[in-house]
Formats: sequence, structure tokens, C-alpha cells
Amino acid sequence: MKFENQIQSAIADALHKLYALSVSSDEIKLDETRKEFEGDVTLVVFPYTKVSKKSPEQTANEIGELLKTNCALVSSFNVVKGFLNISINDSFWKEFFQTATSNQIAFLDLKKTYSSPGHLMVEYSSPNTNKPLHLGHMRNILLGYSVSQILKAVGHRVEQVNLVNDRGIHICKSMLAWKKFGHGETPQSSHTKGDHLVGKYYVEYDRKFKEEVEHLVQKGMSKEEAEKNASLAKEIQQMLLKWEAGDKETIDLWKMMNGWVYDGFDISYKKLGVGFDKIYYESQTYLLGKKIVEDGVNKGAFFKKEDGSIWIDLTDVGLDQKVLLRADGTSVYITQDLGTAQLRFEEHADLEKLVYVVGNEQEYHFKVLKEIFKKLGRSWADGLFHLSYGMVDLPSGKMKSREGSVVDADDLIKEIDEEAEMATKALGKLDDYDSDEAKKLYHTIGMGALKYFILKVDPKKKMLFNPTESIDLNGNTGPFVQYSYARIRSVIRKGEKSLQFTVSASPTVNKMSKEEKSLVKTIYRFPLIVKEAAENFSPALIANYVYEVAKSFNHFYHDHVIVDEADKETSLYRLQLASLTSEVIKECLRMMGIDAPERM
RNA sequence: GCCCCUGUAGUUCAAUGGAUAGAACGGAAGUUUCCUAAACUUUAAAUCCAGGUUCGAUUCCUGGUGGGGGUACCA
Repeated sequence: MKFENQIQSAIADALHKLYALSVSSDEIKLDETRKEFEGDVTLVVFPYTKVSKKSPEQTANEIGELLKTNCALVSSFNVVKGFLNISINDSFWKEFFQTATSNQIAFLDLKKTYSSPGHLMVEYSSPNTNKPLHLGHMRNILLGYSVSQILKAVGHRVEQVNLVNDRGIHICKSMLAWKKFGHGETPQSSHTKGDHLVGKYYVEYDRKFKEEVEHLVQKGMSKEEAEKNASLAKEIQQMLLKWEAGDKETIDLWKMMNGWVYDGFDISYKKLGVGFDKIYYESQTYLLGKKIVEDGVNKGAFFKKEDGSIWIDLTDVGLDQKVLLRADGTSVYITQDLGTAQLRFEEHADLEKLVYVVGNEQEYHFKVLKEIFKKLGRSWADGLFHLSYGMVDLPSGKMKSREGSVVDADDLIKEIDEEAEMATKALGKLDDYDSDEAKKLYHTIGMGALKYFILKVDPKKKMLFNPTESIDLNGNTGPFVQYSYARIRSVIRKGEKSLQFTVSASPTVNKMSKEEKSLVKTIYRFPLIVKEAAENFSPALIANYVYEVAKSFNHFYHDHVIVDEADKETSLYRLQLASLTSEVIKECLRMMGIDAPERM
């Protein structure tokens, strides 16, 4: 079905015949012809003028002539400066279209893209249990979910997992504050979502602690001393020790409050339409991590300093010395990651890649993690991959959770749903919807806007998000694509009614207009785009592609009457094209975790 | 100090070393006897600076400069 390979080898032959140049066909680079020129693919001939010893134009013409006579796919060519624009025979496009429409499922199902699909794990979300999810988490979650769907689409087996940071001193802070100042408040009694309630006490601790420190400073203590000697700081240490010792009262409190948080997170995940195959908890892996560190010391991979702390020396690979276990034997951040990774590869012996969706401020951390496992001789160490993404900035600057300048995920979802509702009501199209249907649609549109907005940006770049202007519904946006989809569906419904059109009917293509061919060419690229997106873990490629498809259809739609009852043959063919287009759009949206409404 | 990322229209984003740097929003001007006007058409507007490599550089290299992040037993 692919024509590129045939053209490439035909060019390789031509170069060999004309200039005795031997190049393998996959080294020949073909570009898509720019829209303003005639042709389908373009060969840049400048690199070959050295061997041809002729002008670029002459070289291009020579190659073009030979292609035209030797390759049946090539119908014509034209030369502009050093660019050889090759036109592919129309029959190729017709044939492609007919094959694709007569078996849409085969065209959309890319599971055979890789002859030996892999087994991968994608970790995303990774929240702390001391505060609710915010905008930064949303970029993480949407990226992780979408990447998982893309990888599955090309046939990989994917484990979608979450790692909950459920232990440590920061967790104790909200526990202590609740215990001291909470008066037994629960999510039920306060009608507050569990994660928000716990977050409230985390903030409360910070406030009380600062008060106390300030008080001590006024009494003449230095700030550092005050932070060490504050009674709250001491109580926190006590609590952490109690937790580690398994003190029943502390553990029960911990379990209760974490339970509240998980209930809250579940609601947020559900609203976002994402989920996980398995959730790992740091509290269950950090001990394994400690063990790995101890084993490493025995093997001589790590060393112990005089104070008893354990380190790894990574200066030989351009990194620093890093601490792995504190002098008092307690674990540091990386300790649990060691345990978690080890556990995962034990659970899935055939796991090839472990993808961590984590912000770019942790790039150093993941470099270190990989090097540690390499030093320990783990065969799977090279399979660790940090899918790093940029921060989400606000117009007011960076989000700082301690300063409260965060955009809360639940608030944002609510605002966007309301925005979608207002915009939809203003158009007044849903008069025959009942309130549940309408509400569902507002959410579909709102989430479509939010998800598309976040996913269309290259992950590694930082992005700016303006919550007050919220989300556009026009232009390069999710709702535009959703709207295009809904409209195509509506055209098809009409066609089915008036023409008894069915998807299984086989159309005959006589002529293809320029717009039609352009749309067909765009659809042709679908498998290539998805493959590229899977290889680069890039939902942005899918987003930009689906926008192009939607735009291309809108263009076509305005130039043609699709359902013309006087010309059933053409109508049938155009409806097939519409159907194929709508399925491609739906599949792309699905890979981004966006719903495609039939009507909007 | 050292390391990493980044600088494109007024704004938010694109552009495997290729043709006249693309979209969208916002600005200006249009299009509803026609399957959804959340649409379509036209229009003004940009590569941080200086070198280098190349037939050709937004892209690669060097230096400068602006922004962000990391790095010292935080997670």
C-alpha cells in the first residue's frame, strides 16, 4: 500500500543508471510536495548535482524522465529550481481509497505496525497524598494517558500505572494539623472532597509553623534555630518515627486520611476520563529500595561515609556523588524509586520499557536512577525512560503550591464545563436535549477543549495557560475538531436516510477533485503519523494531524454538495469519504482521551 | 560556579538542513434561498544578536544575551 518505497527504489535505480551512484533506497529522502506546487512528493536534487556535474534543473529533469518511464506509479513530474515534484498516478489514490473504505477496520487498526510489539509500562500522575491535584498534574495525567493509548494503538502491550507518594514527613504535616486543630472534621461532616480537606490541613500546618517560627525569632532566636526548635517541628519528627515504628494510632490516622484523599482523587480521575491498571504505593516499596542499597554496598557499587550515610559515585559518567541513604538509616527520595522499579521488572519479566511521565525538574533524578541500576548490573536499566515535560506557567508567573498560586484541577474542570455550557447555550442548538444529556455534552466539550489545549503543545516545552480566559472553542482547538466530527456524522445520517447508504457498500471512483484528493492524501498519512507519535511519545503530533484532517474536510465540505440525490453514485462515494474521515478523527481523538460527540 | 532546557507575528502554538517560515486567537473586510455559521473566504503582521559549516540554516556548531529549571543527606 505504501508508495514511498517504490519511488525511493526507482530513484535509486535512476541515480545508478545516470551517474553510477550507489545509494540504498531508504537513504533517499522524499518530502511532501508543498501545497502551492503540483505533485505529491518532492525530491531535492541538490545533493546529487555533485555526481551529475550538471545544473540542478537538468539533473532533476533527467531523473524525472527516467522515473516516468520506469516507474508505473509516476504519472508526471515538474521541476522548480532544484526540486523535482513527482505526481503519483491517480489510480493509486483511487485504489488506496477503495481499499481503505471497503475495510475501514483494517485501515484504522494499526496493531500490526510493529512485527514484534513490545511490553511497556507508563507511570503517570504520581501524586502526593497531602494536597489535591493541580494544573501541573493535569498535564502529566493527560500526557501519560494519551501516550499509553497511542502505544496501544500500534500494538504494544501497555501497563498504565500510578505511583502514590503516601509516606514521609510532608504527609505527617497534614495528619498532625488535623489531629491538633481538626476537631474530628471529616469529608462527610464538612461536605468537602477528601483531598481538599487534607490539603487544607497541610496548608494549616504550614501557617501555624510559620507563626511559631516568627514568634521565636521575635524572642531573639535565629531563623534556622527557630525552625529546628519549634514545637511543631519536633512533633512532626515524633510522628514520623511513630509511623515508621508502626504505632497503631498513627497508622490508623494515616490510613483514614489517605483513604479520604484516594476517594477525592478517584473523582478527579473519573472526571478526566483516565484510569490505571495498577497503583503502586511508596510505603510498600521504600523498604525494598533500602535493601537494594544495602546489597549495593556489599557488592561494592556504593560506599559508606564515616557518618554512616551511603553514597554512589557517578563522577565517571559526568554526574555527582549522590546520597542514597541518610546517616540515620532513613530513606531519601530516590530510595523508593529503586524499590519500585525493581519490583516492576520482577512482576513483568518481559517488560522492555518503563516510561516515567515526570516534570523536567527531575531530569537529573532520573539520570541518576538509570546510572544506579547500570552500576548494579540490571539488564533492564536501559529501558528506563524519563518522558520529561515542561512546567505549566500562569500569566502571573510560576505556580507555587506553598504560596497558593496554583490552579486547582477540580476548580478548573468546573470552570471549563461552565464555560462550555455558556458558549453552547449562546448558540441555542440543544433545545431538544434533556438536562442530563446537555450536562454530559458540556463536559465532553469542556474536556475536549482542555485536553486538546494541553496535548497539542510539544511536551518538552513549557507552556502558558491562562485560566481566566479559559479555553477557546474556535480555531485550533478540541471543540473545533469535535464539531467537525459531529457535522460529518450528521451528513452521513442524512445520506443513510435518503440513499440507503451503508458503510459496506463499495463505491466506484470515477474522478477525484483536487479537494477530494487532498483529503484522501491526508487520510493516507494516518498510519504514518500514529507510528511516528508512538515512537516519539508525542500526542502533539496526533493533535496537529487531526486538526489538519478536520480542516481539510471543512474545506472540502464547503466546496461540494455531498448528498445529491440526483447523482447517487457520487453521493455514495463522497459519503464513503466522509465516513472514513470521521473514523480517522474519532480514532485520533480517542488516542488523546477526547470523546467525539455525535451531535453538538 | 557548574549542568540541562528554551528564545519564531501583538498573543498562544507549528515548521525530519530545503522552495515564498505555517496555523489559530486578537485586528481589518466579506460570505447564510444550500446536508450544523462552534463554519468558510480575503487581508496586515515574526525567526534574540554576532560569527561559522553548507548549493541552501528557524533548524547544526561557537560566542554573546534574555527566560526557565537543576545541582549542597527536600520530595
